[in-house]
Amino acid sequence: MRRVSDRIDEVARRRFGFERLRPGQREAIESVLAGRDTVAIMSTGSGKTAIYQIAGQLIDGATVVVSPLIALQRDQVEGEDDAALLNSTLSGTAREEVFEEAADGGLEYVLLAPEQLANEEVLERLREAEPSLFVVDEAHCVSEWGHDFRPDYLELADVVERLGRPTVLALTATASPPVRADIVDVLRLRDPEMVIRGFDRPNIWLGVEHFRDGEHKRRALLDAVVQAPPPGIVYVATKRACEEVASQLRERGVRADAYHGGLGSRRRDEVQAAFMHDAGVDVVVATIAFGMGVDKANVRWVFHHDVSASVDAYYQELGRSGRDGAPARAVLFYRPEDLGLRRFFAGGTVDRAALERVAKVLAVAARPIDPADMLTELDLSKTKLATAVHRLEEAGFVDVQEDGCVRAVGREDGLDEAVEAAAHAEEDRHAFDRSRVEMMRAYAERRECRRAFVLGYFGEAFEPPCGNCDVCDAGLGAEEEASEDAAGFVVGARVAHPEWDEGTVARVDGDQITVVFDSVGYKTLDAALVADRGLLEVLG
DNA sequence: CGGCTAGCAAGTAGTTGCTAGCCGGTGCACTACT
Repeated sequence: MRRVSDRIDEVARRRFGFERLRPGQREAIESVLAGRDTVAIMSTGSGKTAIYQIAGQLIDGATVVVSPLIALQRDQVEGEDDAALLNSTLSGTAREEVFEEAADGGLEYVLLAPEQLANEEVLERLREAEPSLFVVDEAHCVSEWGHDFRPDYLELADVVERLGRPTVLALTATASPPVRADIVDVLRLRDPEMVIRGFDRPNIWLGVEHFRDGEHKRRALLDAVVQAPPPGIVYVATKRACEEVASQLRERGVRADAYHGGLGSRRRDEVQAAFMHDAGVDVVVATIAFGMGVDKANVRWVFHHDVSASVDAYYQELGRSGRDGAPARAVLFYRPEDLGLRRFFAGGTVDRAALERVAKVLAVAARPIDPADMLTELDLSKTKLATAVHRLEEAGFVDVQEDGCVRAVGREDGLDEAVEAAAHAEEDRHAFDRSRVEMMRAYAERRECRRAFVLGYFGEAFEPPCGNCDVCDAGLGAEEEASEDAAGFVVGARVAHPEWDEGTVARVDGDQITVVFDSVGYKTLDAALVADRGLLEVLG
């Protein structure tokens, strides 16, 4: 029997044409081949897809790949004859073909969105193919979208069980420590191997411009775009601003186009293709709808007209520049008021009253109910209902059966308590999201090396100055020389606070300590106060 | 949370200012119609 490592090399070369594997790839593949759940966090362009492609070839049984966008899936199966998609655009016969081929072993990879796995038939038929590897691509979506926007992500752990518990591989380019923990938690990974490659993108210059007035900011951004070498991306918070900025840029002679979720899919594809191939669109003005699967080497800059919802999102967005390694610029056009919209979005969708209505309907019915049958009665969107059900399930009040029907299992006199617990969990979630917005504020407002801040946020040590950000340019990057006595707190240490309970130290910089609390999220504390009042207890 | 808009008052001409109310981002699947 040849060494595993040789077999990996051979498949990589023969089947996929890779002369050599990049750092992290081999580690992740070997971990998967050893049957271990694996989380690989590696920047885009470092070959995450190759990890499951190669591992899939080397273990018997099909590989199920969950990815968030149908458009992304199309790109990935193009030209592969042992890979197929499964989605709502397929006809009945086409679906049948996929199932049969998968069961015969004629299909190695089946790509689908998490919503497909809520379908009983899909699950049953996939189980017949005895999948050996379950891949969650863009795994940060589990955490970013699962909790409200696309609740089917939260059901993936159950799906894995029902598929016979194949090895799980989660892949993503960005995940700060709390997001990592959430991925492991939601997917219920067992003692996972964490393969984490560096986050630093040293060729991207980082900067923030501050404004008080909205119009002033808009003009400055337009001027900056006109002067910047194309191609580039402008991120905005709303569809309206998206259209406005795109048209203002066109008036100034820039070949710019808008991209947002409100446009038809054909229009979106056109804009993206024209940008990708340098064919008529130099600047894309976009909402967060734009980005996943955009791997264009020569993007020279990413400007943010509005702040992102988190440092995670911001870094992922700006990371779409400079993929070729040549100098690139990421500038945030910042106004404190713009945080308001992000706070609003972090505000949550399912309130206590909705949770209570759902719980009551289920308790009164006292039998399993198909969620679809409750929709009209409850006056909730499908997504909100699914989120409410999930929260109540976590609170132990309802049980979701294998066929998707839901029933109350908690005792009726425990209803109030369950609703209370569910509402509390929901509120914690939003407190966490708001704390992530606050970290975005900290990025914009602190006068310390931007790179040191970002890398620290992702849990990576970095000694400022970086020499490639606005703060370092101003000669201030190295100023925050760690004054050693931050009370001896170490990044990664578990601590307890009288009000916010337990958390993990995320950053220590001289006079400030940032802790990610398990329930309420990021909080920045004054080191002197912490020391004086003994606010943080270090846990064993 | 903050920005925009519609509607209204004020008071003699076209405009200004105030306030209450509404809206804001991501995608899947599914259905009905062309």
